[in-house]
Amino acid sequence: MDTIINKVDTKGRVSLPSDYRAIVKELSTEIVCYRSLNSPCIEGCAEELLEKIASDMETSLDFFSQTQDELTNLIFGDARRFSFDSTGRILLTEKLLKHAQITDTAVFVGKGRKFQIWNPENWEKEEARIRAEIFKNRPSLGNKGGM
Amino acid sequence: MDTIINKVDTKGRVSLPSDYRAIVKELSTEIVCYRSLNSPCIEGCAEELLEKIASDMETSLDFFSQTQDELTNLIFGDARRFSFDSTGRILLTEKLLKHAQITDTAVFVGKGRKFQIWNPENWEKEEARIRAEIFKNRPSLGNKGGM
DNA sequence: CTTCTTTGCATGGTATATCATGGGATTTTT
DNA sequence: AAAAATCCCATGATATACCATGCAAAGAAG
Repeated sequence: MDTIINKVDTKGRVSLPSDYRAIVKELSTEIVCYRSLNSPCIEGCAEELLEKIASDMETSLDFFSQTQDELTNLIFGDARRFSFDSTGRILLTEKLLKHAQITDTAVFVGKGRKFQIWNPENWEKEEARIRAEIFKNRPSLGNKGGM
Repeated sequence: MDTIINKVDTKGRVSLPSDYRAIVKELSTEIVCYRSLNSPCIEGCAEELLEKIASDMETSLDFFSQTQDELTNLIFGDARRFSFDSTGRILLTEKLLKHAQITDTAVFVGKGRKFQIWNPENWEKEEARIRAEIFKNRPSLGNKGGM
């Protein structure tokens, strides 16, 4: 999956790139979106993945931990299903758009089994940051990468 | 899933968000509500889940704890059925509203198989607190969660 | 290799259905 | 009889489904 730029109209509607749609569509016509915990962006995935993530997090914590209970609040409280219509669009909420500082343009970034939606400028910076990070760690990669 | 803000009218009536209703409606037109033991909020779920939640709670406590019985008694003693009408509203009691400090606005917070109802200001603080907490403990979470 | 055609996708606009909410009216309880 | 709870209808707002246009990439024909 590569990076795709789509417009967000005045109502907050945005087309889910067809490649992204195709992957989800095998399962359903719905995706789940939530505010990223790490970055000013929206994250999206299939519902099954969210539940897996939730249970993974649970098992990675002390079973008796109160944090577990709080996590379910945070995850399920923030996440929402978004069904896309026949033309493949979803209607994003104010909360999500605000968190990602998105107004009229959105950048879709594939992340394996999930994806992120960014404000274009923010993504540009983030990408540069990631590249710099990789370059810094490059010596430790040796020539295994072959690049 | 999701967080939804609804009004509580002068009679104490409040609309159960339609998404929540849809899930319950497959089984019945009733939900069960009780005062949360951990937070100043109301908890709600489908009736079938109440017993399971109670037993979950038991296993999350010291098996030989004396308080175990007391806690389940507390929940079962407090819990009550609330049927929603054709427009999807329930009438909350003074006891519940007071416990959650709710007057004219209620915030529904999804929690997977159950949900919570909060006073808006309280939830705002609670959410901020949880996010800070999670962020602080983040390194220990590793990337198992992937969020 | 160039040009024309076709197909799929993003995007704008509009209509329809759904939902939250206010206000009675009717019933039940004490 | 008074108060509280339940039911029902009306309305405005909003989300969702649907239709239509335009663009751009891919493929076929000359």
